[in-house]
Amino acid sequence: MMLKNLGNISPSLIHRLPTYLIHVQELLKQKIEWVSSDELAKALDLTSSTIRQDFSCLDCSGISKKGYNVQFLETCLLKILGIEYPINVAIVGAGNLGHALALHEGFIHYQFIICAIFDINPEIIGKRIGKIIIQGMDSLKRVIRQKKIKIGIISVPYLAAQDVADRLIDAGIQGILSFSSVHLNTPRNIPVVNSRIVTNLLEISFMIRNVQQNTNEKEKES
Amino acid sequence: MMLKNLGNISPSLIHRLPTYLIHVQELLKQKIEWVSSDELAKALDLTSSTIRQDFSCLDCSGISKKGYNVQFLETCLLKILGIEYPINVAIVGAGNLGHALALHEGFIHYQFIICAIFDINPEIIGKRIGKIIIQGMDSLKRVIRQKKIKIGIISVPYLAAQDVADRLIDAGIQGILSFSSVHLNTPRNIPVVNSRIVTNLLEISFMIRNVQQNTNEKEKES
DNA sequence: TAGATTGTTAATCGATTAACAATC
DNA sequence: TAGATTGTTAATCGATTAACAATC
Repeated sequence: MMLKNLGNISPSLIHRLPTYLIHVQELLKQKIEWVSSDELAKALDLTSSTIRQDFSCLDCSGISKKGYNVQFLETCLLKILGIEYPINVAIVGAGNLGHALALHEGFIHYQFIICAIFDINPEIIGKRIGKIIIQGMDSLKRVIRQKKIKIGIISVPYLAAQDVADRLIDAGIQGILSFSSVHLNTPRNIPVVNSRIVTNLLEISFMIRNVQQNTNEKEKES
Repeated sequence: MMLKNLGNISPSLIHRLPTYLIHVQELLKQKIEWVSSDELAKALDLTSSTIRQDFSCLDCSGISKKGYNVQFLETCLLKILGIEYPINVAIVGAGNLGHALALHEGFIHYQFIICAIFDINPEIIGKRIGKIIIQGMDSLKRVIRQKKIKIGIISVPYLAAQDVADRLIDAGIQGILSFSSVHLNTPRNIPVVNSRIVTNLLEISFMIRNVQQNTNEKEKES
């Protein structure tokens, strides 16, 4: 299977890809072989049009009257997401969150191998989290190169986040997942995704109000 | 300060609000009094046009030649985000992640008070995480009502996520932050934000490839 | 005053939805 | 065959950017 030019894939579609994969894998578990764009749309709060556009763009074709083959969709999505083979990941910051992430079981299922964890605190360097030993920041560059680590997860206090990002990039990391609230400045060729825990709560706080207001307005209208 | 009709605020702006707040608070710490749309744009990888449009929409006006008053921006943003007063939050799922979230120090700064944590596992019910005692799921409805908890954080295994969401909504929760990868089906008036840890990694995996391909293409062009 | 920066309108860009012919 | 569902084109919708007059 040749990949189409990925330049065609829009940011919003990229954002939907993991959602598709996770749902499709759930269907596989349930031994469902075929799924229509309409069924997918209902399950994922999308329109069937969007789903057909997306799959067309990904070159995952379906069959009239039957829908899309679930197994084929998974194969497609795994390939497009680039997780046919394991990807090595490092965590920087072994506080509560870093600790929890190192033990998180959800990663391995998607071929993300947490194979190093770093911290600046000498008191915890050398200690174990699961099977991994916490290492000092001075080992960062060497270990990342040695183990061919591609993705760095940043779970340090926000004041240190930019510095850690710079060091990860210097060490040759290819992408960053940041749990810090601050905006990280990185070269254009290093994708950064922010896992916005606190900011997500702020969004909900806003939406709670907004939804209520909208609901009130609708009540007034009717 | 009256709030404009919030219906005008687009989803993309909602998404930027927390970013603005966090950056503005950093400027305040640095005792910076005025900031221009151009400076903000450079710091946050946006265009000055977007920033002026956003602030205009929020009714946060600036002054020609000076820019925007940082203190006023913070006041505006706090009000719009609805965090002038503390908001009570409950966590469901006291595994690694739930545990880390309960101890996370970033929440309190934005007035999110973690005031309950629930789990289904009888072995850990009654144990402490920081100042909070893990409670059983049968206490969920009562405690949420008693403590006027508005936001529920879901950090349970994905198979249980939808059920927990239903129970939280039944208990009267107003918004949900989910750490599960599955898409949650909820009534329209209950906002759900997904903190997509695993899915974020999947996105990075995709982008690493895509960025490389784009870079290659650009090299070919030049 | 001259120049910088806002606020706002209009233009562009991109994503979603609608519609329907093609197909199984 | 008849009917359901895809694949694709065109229309709509919304968000971002450009441009510039107003203003301090």
